[in-house]
Amino acid sequence: MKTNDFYEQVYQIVRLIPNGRVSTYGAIAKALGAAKSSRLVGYAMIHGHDPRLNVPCHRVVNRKGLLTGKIHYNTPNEMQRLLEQDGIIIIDDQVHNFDKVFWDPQTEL
DNA sequence: GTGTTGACCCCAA
DNA sequence: TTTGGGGCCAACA
Repeated sequence: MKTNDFYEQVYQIVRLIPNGRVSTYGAIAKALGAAKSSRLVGYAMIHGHDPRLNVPCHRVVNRKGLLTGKIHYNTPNEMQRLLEQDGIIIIDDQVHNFDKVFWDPQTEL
């Protein structure tokens, strides 16, 4: 009952991401005290990509603000569209003004 | 039970 | 500056 808890923590933080903001896998992993397990966060997204979980995975990007996970969506344009719908500008598959829209769970939480 | 893959991150040459 | 390699942990074949 530990790994499941880790995923729950990830979902919890992702759900807390404010509108118009994005976060990173590394930041979330670090906030959970597992800075070296940043890949698990991404994995948690795949496993947690469920409607009832209500996890806005599109608001989570990699350290460079690149939409690495868009390929896992039904359509590659889905993720970008959702982000732009939140007021986030996407240029060349990466977040524009990334440092401005970046939401650090460790700082803001 | 072993080997490969992956929505990652960091450091060195 | 770009490129390459190591580490981390979990799921899959």
